[in-house]
Amino acid sequence: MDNVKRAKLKASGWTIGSTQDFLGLSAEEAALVELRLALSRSLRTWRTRRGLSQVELAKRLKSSQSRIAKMEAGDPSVSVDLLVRSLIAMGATPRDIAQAIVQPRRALAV
Amino acid sequence: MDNVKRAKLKASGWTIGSTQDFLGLSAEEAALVELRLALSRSLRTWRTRRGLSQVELAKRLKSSQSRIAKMEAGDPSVSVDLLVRSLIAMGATPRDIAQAIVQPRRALAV
DNA sequence: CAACTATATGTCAGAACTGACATGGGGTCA
DNA sequence: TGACCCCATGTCAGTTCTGACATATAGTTG
Repeated sequence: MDNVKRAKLKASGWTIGSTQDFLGLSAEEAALVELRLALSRSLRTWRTRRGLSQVELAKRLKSSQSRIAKMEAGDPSVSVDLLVRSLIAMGATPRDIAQAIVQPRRALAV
Repeated sequence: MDNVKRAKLKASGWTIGSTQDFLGLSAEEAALVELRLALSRSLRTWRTRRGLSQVELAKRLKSSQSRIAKMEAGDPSVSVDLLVRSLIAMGATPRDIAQAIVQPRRALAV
């Protein structure tokens, strides 16, 4: 939904910690984006910790390398559903997922 | 995916606290179901606390009463995505959602 | 009783997502 | 250099989800 916002968002590529409203996102949109990004980051963390390549993870998930890449990139074409399923497939529990969501994003050092 | 399991699951209608494996779900499937149910329950809680009817919430979400009902019923046709978006639309933050996920399900009193 | 409100459930066309494929770029190694 | 990896990005046909609608059940009120 709302491809305009998505495109804008994507185009900008975050930098600073807070995802919010430097792009005119409403608080709700921002919350959703934040949540998605938290899951994206978490996915990469889990995968690399496991020493898996995107190809290997894709095989395990019966998905494809390109989709894994999109997930980790926070691409708007991936659903929260898929992110969650992927994390679970790597052994994450609902508790782990909850933690990933609240994990504060460290601001980039300058 | 896996409509067989879904159907079985739906047919049974939970009773006890733990969603798990009295139906032969793998640990991963169970984790996912558990998470979905946690969000479903949370949705109803948030809605009723706000004193909203399903119709009112549907209007706000640009969805429909029937879909809200399905969400709250844990219907397999609703995605985690939609659940999350709905919660956020009612003002829930990522933190609130995380909490909903970890909230232990109280076993039904006998 | 009818009328009204709130919720549940089934169906389906159209919208959104997904896996697969193609391709490009950056690294490493011999 | 060529031969591998690993990852990013674009595209698209097939699958899944969604809103809308119809309809049903239950509770309330007059």
